[in-house]
Amino acid sequence: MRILLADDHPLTLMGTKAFVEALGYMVEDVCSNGITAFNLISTHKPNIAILDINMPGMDGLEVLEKVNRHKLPTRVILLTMHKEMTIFNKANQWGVAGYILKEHAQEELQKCLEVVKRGEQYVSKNLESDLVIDAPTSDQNYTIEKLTFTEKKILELIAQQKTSRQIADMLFISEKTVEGHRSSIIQKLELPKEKNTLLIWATKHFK
Amino acid sequence: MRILLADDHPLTLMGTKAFVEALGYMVEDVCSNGITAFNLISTHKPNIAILDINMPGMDGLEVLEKVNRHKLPTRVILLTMHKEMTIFNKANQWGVAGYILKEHAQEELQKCLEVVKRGEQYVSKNLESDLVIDAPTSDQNYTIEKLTFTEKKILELIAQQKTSRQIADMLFISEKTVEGHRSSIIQKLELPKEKNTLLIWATKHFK
DNA sequence: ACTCAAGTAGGGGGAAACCCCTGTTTTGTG
DNA sequence: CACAAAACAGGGGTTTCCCCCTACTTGAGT
Repeated sequence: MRILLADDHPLTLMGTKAFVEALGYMVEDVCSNGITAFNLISTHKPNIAILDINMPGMDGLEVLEKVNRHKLPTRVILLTMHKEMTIFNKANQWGVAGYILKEHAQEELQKCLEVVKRGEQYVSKNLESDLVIDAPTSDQNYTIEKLTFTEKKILELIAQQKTSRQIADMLFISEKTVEGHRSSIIQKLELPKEKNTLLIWATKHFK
Repeated sequence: MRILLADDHPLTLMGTKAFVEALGYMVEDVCSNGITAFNLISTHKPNIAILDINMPGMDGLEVLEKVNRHKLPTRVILLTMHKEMTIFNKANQWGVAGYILKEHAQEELQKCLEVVKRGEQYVSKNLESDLVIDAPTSDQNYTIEKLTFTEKKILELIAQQKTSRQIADMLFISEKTVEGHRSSIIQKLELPKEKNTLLIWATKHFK
């Protein structure tokens, strides 16, 4: 198992290196920016690359995307502070092998490396509860299109901070029906569960 | 020279520890939150404490302030990503012994420790050019200023979509206390009694 | 005629936010 | 010291959100 590390914070880089080595892995290369990281991945083809997302030049997401597009054999683990849903979704879409929040690195990195070594995907256990809805971007209008007419109508009312009871009264339907629609919307938008998150999403994406 | 380190990112903590030890200093204690840091400073009275600013419970600034007020002999170095003027100004006002940006830690920490050891103050060379004016004091900030320190801290965590339970765990206080603070915040901001308005207000006014 | 998606509606339950009330302790300042 | 503000903590309550599950109706394909 040859591993490459990239992080622009030298102290974190040293800490990660020491930790990974203590787990019995061989750290072949370290670097502090994405361009170098990608060059090293291209030439040395390490088994695993552990990348920070915030790096000058090319960030970890871009490196992941290029690794994916060039069909390089290296499996990419993103070790990051970013909790934004869209970032995780992009990483996922580009075939990330592992996604860990820095704050939980100590407990999870070992597990993650084992899972990734077996060729499976590891996602931080804590991520679900930590995911944050971020600001709207252009390509998210696309996901709204998956909603049906009634769902969009209800979503707009949610953005206006109406409760399910109020929406039900306005549309002359049962509160239970509104709740049913809310559930479908949440499913279609792939919002994290167990959280009061639809309302925030709605207020950020409408008005 | 006995040194205490506090940082809530375990990897950075390890990296800093390795680095400081490589410079020939003795790291007496490490911890990952401000409350523990202050307790350790009170009891062990290390010569130097190197603190992160972002920590759950009590942040590095608060620890500095308490060390200052209790006239403890420990000299405090803040090792941080924060470039905001007001943060640095507060640190300065509370007698910070050193202020270093994490991105320049490698080049500056050694120099800083020597200077602080001599009893002088060290400020990151890069800081002047990096200092950022924080958000302008518009009318929204005016109302925020009516909040107490703890209330602001909790408001930020609400903006990060933490539940009261999670906030309570992070700050080592009871869930009931967090709920009490929420109520005070709502009163001070004169928010409507409807559900979740605080959450929406917070996400719109922070970040 | 049959299928499928949409919309409708209900039971039951859990988590979280917010309200009311009551206290105590800590801390800063006059 | 005294007083007020702040933080801390608890009981008990309501509403809302969101989940699970099941159903029925309707309209539009191929």
